[in-house]
Amino acid sequence: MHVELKSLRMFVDLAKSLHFAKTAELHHVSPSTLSRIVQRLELEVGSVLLHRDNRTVLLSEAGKQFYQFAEQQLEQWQLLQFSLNQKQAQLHGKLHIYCSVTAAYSHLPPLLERFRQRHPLVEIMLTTGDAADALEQVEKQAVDFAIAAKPEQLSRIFTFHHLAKIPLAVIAPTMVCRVQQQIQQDFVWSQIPIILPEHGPARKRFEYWYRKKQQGKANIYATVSGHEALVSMVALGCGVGIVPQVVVENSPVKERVQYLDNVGEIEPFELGVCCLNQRKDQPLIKAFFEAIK
Amino acid sequence: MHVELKSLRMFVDLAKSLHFAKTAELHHVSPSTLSRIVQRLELEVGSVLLHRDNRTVLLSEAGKQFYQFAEQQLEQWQLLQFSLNQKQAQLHGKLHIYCSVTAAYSHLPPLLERFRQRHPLVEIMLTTGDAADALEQVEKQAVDFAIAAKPEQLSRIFTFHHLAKIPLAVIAPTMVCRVQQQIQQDFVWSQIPIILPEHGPARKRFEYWYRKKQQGKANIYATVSGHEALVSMVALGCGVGIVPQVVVENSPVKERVQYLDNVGEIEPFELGVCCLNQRKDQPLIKAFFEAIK
DNA sequence: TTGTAGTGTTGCGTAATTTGCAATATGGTC
DNA sequence: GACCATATTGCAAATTACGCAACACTACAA
Repeated sequence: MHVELKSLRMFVDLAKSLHFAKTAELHHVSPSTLSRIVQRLELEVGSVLLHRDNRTVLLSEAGKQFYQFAEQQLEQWQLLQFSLNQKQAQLHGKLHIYCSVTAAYSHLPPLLERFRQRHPLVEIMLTTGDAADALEQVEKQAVDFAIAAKPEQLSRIFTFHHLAKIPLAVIAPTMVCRVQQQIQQDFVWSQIPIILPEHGPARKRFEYWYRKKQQGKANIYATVSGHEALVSMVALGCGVGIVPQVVVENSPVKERVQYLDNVGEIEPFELGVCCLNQRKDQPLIKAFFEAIK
Repeated sequence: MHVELKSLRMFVDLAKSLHFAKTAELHHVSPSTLSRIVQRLELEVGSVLLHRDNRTVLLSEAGKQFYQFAEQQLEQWQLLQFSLNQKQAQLHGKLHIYCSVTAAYSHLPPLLERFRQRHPLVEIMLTTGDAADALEQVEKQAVDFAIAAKPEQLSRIFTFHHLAKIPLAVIAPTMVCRVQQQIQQDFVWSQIPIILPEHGPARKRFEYWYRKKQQGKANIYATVSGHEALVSMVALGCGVGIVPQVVVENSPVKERVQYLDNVGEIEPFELGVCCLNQRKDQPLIKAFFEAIK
């Protein structure tokens, strides 16, 4: 949604709260962005909408009129949505989604935004957890669908919709520790402690990749459940790990790990939305796929 | 105007004409852009708005609803404009603008767009001509204001509002001719025929620039009125000329002239909007400056 | 008075988006 | 069957938006 509607929504909220920082956070943008959005609106309209003194924000006369206007426009938009979705008999109910913590940050929001706009009555339940468990959750119908990596052998019972390629990375601690020494000096793969996901596609990727190296048996220091925890263990200096880059980027300990280059190609994940084949024609699920396609 | 309003306007027109190419031209965009704008709208809305077969375009059911919606939104927007500009007592009348042919293409449209949106009742008259005559036209009140280059000595009777820096360029014919030979072989400035504007800032720039070269008397082949004509003469092989780059870029004979590099720095024009000081408080003129600032 | 916390704005480098051209696909027309 | 008209898509270039960090300013406390 690149529409100006976004600006209108933000303005309406800003006009209510009269507080840039809070409104910006509410809409997941930086204060500077909000500031510039208001500036753009004022330029469009040709009037000052908000009198802002570095300490206070106040609606101007024109701002009040614009506020009314904005609410009208938004209401009409909602009406249109409603009207167009009548065929779908105003979907409502619960939609249970499973995805990894990281995907919840990086890939889920844009998907949900459009869906929520179109079907505001649907309640969305989000369960986050280890990415490797995603398919299992779908299979036992604990959730309606999952944001998951596609395994090389995807059972026929699933439908999969591609979202993005997720590159993997090999990471090592930055702190001074034994692992650090091994990396910089000897670098014998079979001796470096390695931390792996317990199971799931990332683990499979590792096995392929390591086998290609032909360096003897791997020294697996630990296996953990969940990529996020894996990054933490690497950061603590326990060993070297293999995880999706995006997990590292969003990790709070990002500064404490480093990427290892020149370790060979690791085939990226294929991230996507996955649900049971038999359920893909259920209205809610169908609507979701419609919204994200 | 980055607003989605643009998309709505285009959709409304498209829904009327049911013809991409014509509608696109009407809005000064390429058909592909229009096509993608419709695609975006359909994605936003979640329904097909136009059934398009490579041969025919038809409004879908959802398209009809969206058409109504779009007209409502646009009407509200116009109402807002109207309401906010009431203070200005709904400006109307004529506004007479003078500018060069080139500026009419390159710099005027974005200025006029916002003004027209804000003051739809004002009739705009545009006179194009030699950029060098611009100030004169303003002074004798033949026009309300002009898009013109700022002369180094700007009389106090004018108000000037900066728009852009316009770099100048020295151009030569690409065809095989005497001038071409001179350029590639001897290159004695005093022998190369030069084509100049009759008067105006571009002429002044030339004189400064040539004097700095200290190459004796210039061989002025001809002086012409209007930069556009000058480019044509150069293209015909009459000599070498000095004109704003933007004029060359928009010239139909662009392919037949080449830029001469390494001829020294020529100070760029300062292009701007210029009107008589005494008239800058007249409502129409004031409103125009408001709209472009 | 000085320091500090909180606020909106601006400069700037980067990333995402949009655009138009050229090529493509496809259906009418002579 | 060749040719024109029409909308769409691939791709590179230009434009635009974004967030970070630095800034300017105010209020309030020490």
